[in-house]
Amino acid sequence: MENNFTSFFPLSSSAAATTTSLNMGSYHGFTDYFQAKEENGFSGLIQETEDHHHHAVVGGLNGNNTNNNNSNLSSSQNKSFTNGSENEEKLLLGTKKKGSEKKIRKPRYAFQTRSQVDILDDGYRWRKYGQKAVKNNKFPRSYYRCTHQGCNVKKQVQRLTRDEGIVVTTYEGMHSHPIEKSTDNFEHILSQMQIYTTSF
DNA sequence: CGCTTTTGACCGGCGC
DNA sequence: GCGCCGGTCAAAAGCG
Repeated sequence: MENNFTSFFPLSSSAAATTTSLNMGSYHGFTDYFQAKEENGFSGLIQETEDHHHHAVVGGLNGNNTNNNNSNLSSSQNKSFTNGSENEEKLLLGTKKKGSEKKIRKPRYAFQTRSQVDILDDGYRWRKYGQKAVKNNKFPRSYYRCTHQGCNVKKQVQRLTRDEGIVVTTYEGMHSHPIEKSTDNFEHILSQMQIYTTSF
């Protein structure tokens, strides 16, 4: 696990993102590394809202969706995450709507990056908590969780068999605490991404 | 020593 | 109900 990502992903050094207007169109670094997938007419950013076969109010179209994220975060902070974060997850998955809460699933934001390393350093500290083999994929998928106390942001990283040079990183949730490394604020980028995805 | 990674077990949802 | 599948747990190993 070397981290020579700097050459591929100049974001983490001070050079690239100092201005951070990050308009996806005007940010050169990203547009270079994003790969357009015409599979679903989609280029780089994917939003998943886990709504299996019910009416998929993806929430991306409404613009109200940002509120959902915030409420998720605030509710997640009540739980201690070291031992028993699973209750919260089960709540979110929503077996029974016990009176007040309806089933709200955290939206996930995925993007693809051309990189030789799997771990893209976004300035947060992550602890790996699982790795699974994916069917029809020869590379495993790794599951990470933010190590900040009370922060339940997760991400998973997966390399595509199709194109070995592409790494798909999926973020779930948003950080509600400052970044711990001296990287430029990737949180800005994440929030910008969310704005973009929710407005589509 | 305290942290992270590893890795099989486990668990809930879903399709059959 | 059973088995698959995606996701998580947790004990042990690894590493600075």
